[in-house]
Amino acid sequence: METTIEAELVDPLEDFLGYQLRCASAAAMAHLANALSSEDVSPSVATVLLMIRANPGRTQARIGRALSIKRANIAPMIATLEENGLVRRENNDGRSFGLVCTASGIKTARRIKQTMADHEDKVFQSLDAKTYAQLAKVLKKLRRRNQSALEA
Amino acid sequence: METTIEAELVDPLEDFLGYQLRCASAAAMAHLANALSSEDVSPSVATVLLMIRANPGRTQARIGRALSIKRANIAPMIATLEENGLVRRENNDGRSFGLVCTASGIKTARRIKQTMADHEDKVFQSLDAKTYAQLAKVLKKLRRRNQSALEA
DNA sequence: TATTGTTATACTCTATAACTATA
DNA sequence: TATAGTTATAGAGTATAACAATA
Repeated sequence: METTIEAELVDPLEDFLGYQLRCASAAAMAHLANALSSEDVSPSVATVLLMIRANPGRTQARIGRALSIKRANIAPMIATLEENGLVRRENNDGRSFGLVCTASGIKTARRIKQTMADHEDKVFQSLDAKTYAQLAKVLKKLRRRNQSALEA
Repeated sequence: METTIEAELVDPLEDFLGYQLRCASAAAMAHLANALSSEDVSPSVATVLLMIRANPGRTQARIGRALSIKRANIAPMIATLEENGLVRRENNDGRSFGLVCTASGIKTARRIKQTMADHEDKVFQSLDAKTYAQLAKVLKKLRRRNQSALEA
């Protein structure tokens, strides 16, 4: 089929950095979701698993706060990770559990981390080292300064 | 109440630029959604309205393609904009309509654009002019290079 | 009183499939 | 055949409210 190039529309959002940030993030997330589909986890659940792996013994509420995921929303994620045999709940204090990865969860977390690293290489390969470092710095600063909007 | 500072967890995602991008975007979006709540439009519907304002007479499919919103998803947005008296459909070619803003839609679009500009000022005020310009450039590049992940 | 985990519920955004009408 | 609009439906992700059990 012949691809007809459409005339560009006027883009009134072009100069809004927030819109560019949203589009760049959406494109990167779509790429990552695709890369993770072989592990049958969503990007969010993947980050939860990596967080548990790096911080064994923490409660799901604590993990959720570190990722800005509310208690009510992280509950079904943990349940899924447990059902899939990736995470185990250890008794903690009667109202909460300490979360740890199972042997299978450890392997999966390692593969996921590698998948994410490969994904990063592809998505950001067009940036030179200096630009990459500066982008990392700016994004962390923006996140820190505006994270309050994500909290109650 | 005394605020207890929690010990920081190990963050295995810290060096993933894609994660930082997602967090920075989420924080900015939450801030924008809050700023737009007085206009009773979501960020997505707001961008659709601004796009129609800047490109009168285009079809909703055309507007949707420019914003990476699928036909099936933009249909109810346009219906809402029409019900709220912000957008009018003009006969085009029998299977499609040319979309234009009503007088009320034009005023609303103007207010929304101002709200977005104010929002940007707050969210990005910590960046100096040079950093701001470089971030804009990098985000556009990333969007362009990775947009294919958003298309079928 | 505050915190943890849980369920119910709703809203936004996105995705596919299927249908009608028109080009 | 391809495109436009629509509807139905499903899945993430996120939000609040409420509840029981525990600290």
